[in-house]
Amino acid sequence: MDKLVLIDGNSIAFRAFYALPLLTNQQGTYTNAAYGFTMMLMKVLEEEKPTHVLVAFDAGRVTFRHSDYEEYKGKRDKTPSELSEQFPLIKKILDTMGIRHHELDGYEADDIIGTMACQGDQQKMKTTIVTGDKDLLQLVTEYVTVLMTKKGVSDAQRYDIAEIDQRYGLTPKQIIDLKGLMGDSSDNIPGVPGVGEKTALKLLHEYGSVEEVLAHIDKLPGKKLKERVAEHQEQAKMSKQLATILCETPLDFDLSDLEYHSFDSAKVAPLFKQLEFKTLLQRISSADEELPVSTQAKDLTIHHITEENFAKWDSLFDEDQLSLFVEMNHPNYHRAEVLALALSSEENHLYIPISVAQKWEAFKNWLADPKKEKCAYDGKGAHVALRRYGLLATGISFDVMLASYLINPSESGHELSDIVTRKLDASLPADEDVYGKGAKRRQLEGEELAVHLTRKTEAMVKLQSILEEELENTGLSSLFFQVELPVSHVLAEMEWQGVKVDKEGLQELGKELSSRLKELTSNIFDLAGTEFNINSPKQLGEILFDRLGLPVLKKTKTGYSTSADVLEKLAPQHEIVEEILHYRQVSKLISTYVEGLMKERSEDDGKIHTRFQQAIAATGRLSSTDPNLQNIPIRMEEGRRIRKVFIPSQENWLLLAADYSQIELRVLAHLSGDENLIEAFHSNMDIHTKTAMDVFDVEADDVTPEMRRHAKAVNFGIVYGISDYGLSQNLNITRKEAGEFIERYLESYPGVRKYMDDIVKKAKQDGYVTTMLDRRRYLPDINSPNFNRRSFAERTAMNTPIQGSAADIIKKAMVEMKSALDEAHLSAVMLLQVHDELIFEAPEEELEKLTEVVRRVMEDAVELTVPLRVDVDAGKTWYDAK
DNA sequence: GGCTTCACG
DNA sequence: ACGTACGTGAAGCCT
Repeated sequence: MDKLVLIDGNSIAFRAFYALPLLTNQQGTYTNAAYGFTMMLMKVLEEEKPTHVLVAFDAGRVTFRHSDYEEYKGKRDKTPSELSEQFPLIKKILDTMGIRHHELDGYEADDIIGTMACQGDQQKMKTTIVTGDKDLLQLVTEYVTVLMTKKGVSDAQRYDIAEIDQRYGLTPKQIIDLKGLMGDSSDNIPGVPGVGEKTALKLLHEYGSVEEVLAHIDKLPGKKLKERVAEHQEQAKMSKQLATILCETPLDFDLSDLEYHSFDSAKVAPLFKQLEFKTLLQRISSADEELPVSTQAKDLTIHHITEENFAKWDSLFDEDQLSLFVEMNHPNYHRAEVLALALSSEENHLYIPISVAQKWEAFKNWLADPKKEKCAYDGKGAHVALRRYGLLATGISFDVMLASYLINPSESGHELSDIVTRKLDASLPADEDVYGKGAKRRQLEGEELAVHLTRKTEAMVKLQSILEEELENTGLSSLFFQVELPVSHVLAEMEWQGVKVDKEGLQELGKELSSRLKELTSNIFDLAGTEFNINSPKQLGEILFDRLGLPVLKKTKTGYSTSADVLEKLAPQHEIVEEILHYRQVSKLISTYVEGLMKERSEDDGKIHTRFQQAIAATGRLSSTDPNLQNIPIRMEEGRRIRKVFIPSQENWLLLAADYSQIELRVLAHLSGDENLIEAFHSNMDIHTKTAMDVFDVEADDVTPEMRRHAKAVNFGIVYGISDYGLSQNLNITRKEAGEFIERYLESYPGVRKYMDDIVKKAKQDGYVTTMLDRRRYLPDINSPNFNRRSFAERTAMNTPIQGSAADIIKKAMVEMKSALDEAHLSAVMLLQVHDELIFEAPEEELEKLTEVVRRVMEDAVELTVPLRVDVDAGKTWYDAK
């Protein structure tokens, strides 16, 4: 069966351009539109399997429509050059793939598509039109459907006659009338002023067409509407005409010229490679080859180590450097089973089952020798996992995962296979592909496991030198070797220690909260007059807004918003709202904290061992998972009580918390050199009060709590990369008022204004920003023509040096802490990091000395133009260390 | 698996 | 006119 696909080239390229960041390849060619376009094209070819394909483009800027109506498309902005220069590229891709494309002077892509669609329809050929333009819906027939891109280009919705009827209650042809009435601002088609989609649809449901509407002007509802339609009759008719797509464009080709078979990947691959379309390249090559054979796997000789033969490999450990990978059956290395190890030098690749490793003395000596350098992938995970098998790994002098992260912390994947794809001219099967995921997960064994593993270490050997060089070239070596790698060793120790949790205390708290929740639930059901699932935002919305008739203040994509900020505003209107807010709080405490923590508590030692993720946050911060110990409640008293179950691991020990006071604003004072801000910190003032004094122009004694609260929000806003909108949302004030606050702030702190302007300018020039310790974050959207993308990148440019430098500082303090504690002969141990705070446990008698050491190390971690201040508190539980 | 909500700095 | 505060992780619902 023949099948025709017609692609609206301009529309898809536009969509792709605005949906994707402004990518370039190494030659500096912009590729985002071409990339998005090609993604879409490949998807359509795969899914539709067409026998005939045509891509139509607009030609020039003047069409026959202009001779009818001069202002046609008049308001449209000029196509940005970053996009227009990609059209030749797209055509080249099409030529290489053997796909026909056409444009015709004086006509639009729409008309070419319309003409071919009519032909397809006449020949009863299944035809799919791919576009982002609703206009083309008018071409839908029994045989012709439209595939409309939704957001971005990846997602699409198919429209047939039934779908258009369901969506608009119109036939395809009536789409033209719709546009005739409502117009289209992007094409500058006027329509009838004051008539939007809603009114237009209402009129068409009643009368059916523009002509019929005009014939019944006196019967139209509303005086205003009557006047408007009467006044713009001609304009409506003309608009309809402009919106009508031609089916008789004079074309010098016909359907049979559009035949498409399949593309030749040998021709396409080099082009994709040049354009750096890596995902696409992988897709076309993997479809090509029967087996995913990597260039390396073919001639890789694997030495299987056994208890019988390991002795002859003892001399391997004379090598200066070996790569080591520890394979586990689970990502949580605190409880995963270690399956095997792989070890690679340049020449030799060893596969070592864990049981063999445990018996091989030469290996264990090498592993424990800090002078024997090891290149690891996630050395922290490897260290912790091996330690559970009685194997001590030290001397990890390189970490492929951390290096990749520092080189580009925004990159979404730092799996070894991702890194190989990015940095080597090769590929490695992803763990997920080898093992499968979810229910399809399987265990690997024997030769298959050996191959998978040794290919990893083989790749790591190659990666190490490449990454080392790249770190050096981008000024990241010192951050890597002095901070990031050492801090991974510190984190390994912290995670290994774990935090003791009071099981009975947690159970009791759980019981208490559960009975609270029960009361709240029955109260809510009483007030609602019915039972429902309070946890379902959908059901809750129906109760609040449909049944109880509360006003809808905010909507989400899928329905009513029931978020806390909305509910807080509704609270005065109905008793139930307060109860729901409380219910949410208690329910969160039970499921995330009581039950969540209980699940993660180890029965072996009664402790929780979180994992600090060191290669996730783009700013350089850590994150914490399984469980997240960086978001234990503190703001509300009810939640704060969760902290009472975190206790020291030994009798007569205490927990101690040391947190940086206002580290981000101090960093800002330092980076900006603003004299007023620097002075404020030197005089040790309450910074939010100081800001209130400046913004509201009052004396310290006249700052009200309300003023201080507003000033505090402004300070947060400054750190986040301020916008009047964001501040207005936060403070629940108008945008104008928020804008005035910001202006007053920037007048008071001119150095901050200059810093913010300069950092954005610098980011636009360099394409990245850096932190105090030279951590880098690239901002590909900083010059984007898309306002939202660009604005977001600008705020990131302002925020990252601040948040990132604070992250640098505490990491440096953590690295120095270990030796400081040793030198002071303290047995205290560091357990947790919460962004600007470190948590320790220690014997009571060490309290005084420990406080002094911790404060000194943290405050002296770096020297700023303002002092760093650290507050320290200790207590029997984390709750009491406040 | 996406969306919504909410916990933290 | 557009429509965002910065950075995370986890849970529950629903398709």
